[in-house]
Amino acid sequence: MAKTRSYSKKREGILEVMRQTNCHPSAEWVYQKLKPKFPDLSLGTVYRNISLFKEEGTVISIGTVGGQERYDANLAPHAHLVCDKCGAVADVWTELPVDSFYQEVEGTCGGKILRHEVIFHGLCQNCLEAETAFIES
Amino acid sequence: MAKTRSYSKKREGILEVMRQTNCHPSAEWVYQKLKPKFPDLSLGTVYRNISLFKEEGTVISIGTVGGQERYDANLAPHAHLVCDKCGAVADVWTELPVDSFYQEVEGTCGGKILRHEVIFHGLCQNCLEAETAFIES
DNA sequence: TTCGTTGCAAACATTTTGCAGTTTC
DNA sequence: GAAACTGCAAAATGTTTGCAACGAA
Repeated sequence: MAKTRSYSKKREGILEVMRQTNCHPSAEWVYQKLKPKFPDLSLGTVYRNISLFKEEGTVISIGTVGGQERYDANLAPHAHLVCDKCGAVADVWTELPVDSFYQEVEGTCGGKILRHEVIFHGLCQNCLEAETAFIES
Repeated sequence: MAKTRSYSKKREGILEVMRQTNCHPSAEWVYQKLKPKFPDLSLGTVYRNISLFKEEGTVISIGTVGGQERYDANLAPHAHLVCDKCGAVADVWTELPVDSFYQEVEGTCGGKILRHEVIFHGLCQNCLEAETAFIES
């Protein structure tokens, strides 16, 4: 049978922090962000709770950037832009018609598609502006 | 100035193995595959050379599956299907018109897009068939 | 009281690195 | 001979886990 779940102030805090940001945080980032509020917080607890969130679908993993897994608590379907320079992950809300290809893709590869992810790579706004300023100087 | 590059039999072997498979190998997989041919091969050498390939664009990283980075030496633009069950990565050759949105996306997010990646998640053909067989039994 | 939750530190797994010896040019 | 390449083992990094103490129901 399914495991019961007790209330936990720290779990609540972890989810809250993840929902309040759109920086697609790593576990470490969440930990640092919460450390002032919960001085006895442990990194293991952050990992354990994020694990739970992933299992129940409360947050999703959007991949690894610079060796660290990054998460998103915003479940509305959207794409991401990963900055090659600074590792920032920005939301991309442009609608991309990838969904409409599921059936076609399943037909050619013989598998079953449950979801998809679009990741753009390049420069975030900050790094692009910094680079442009440098070239113009 | 740019560093010169010497010939290396092992480097050649590593690239050859990566080009001959379409399993999107991890460093460990490449190492195991080459160990019989080069009994004194070291895992560090595999990592170092794959690093070079990535820098010069000879292979690309397609992300991390089950904690291991996976690579693709096939540079023709295509998408991938990552199996949630067994971690296999399959090529998806269906053309997805994501490129045509670069300009629009750059306009809304203010960054610079250099490339993109589409990752489908679900079940590979093998795992789908296994599951179907199980349900029908 | 029972069982989920946590801190802590140790354990793990993957990847990187320093160094001394080897190979390429 | 100089510079690149490699094996090896140690280090670094991110993540997981065992256990005893703690907190919620």
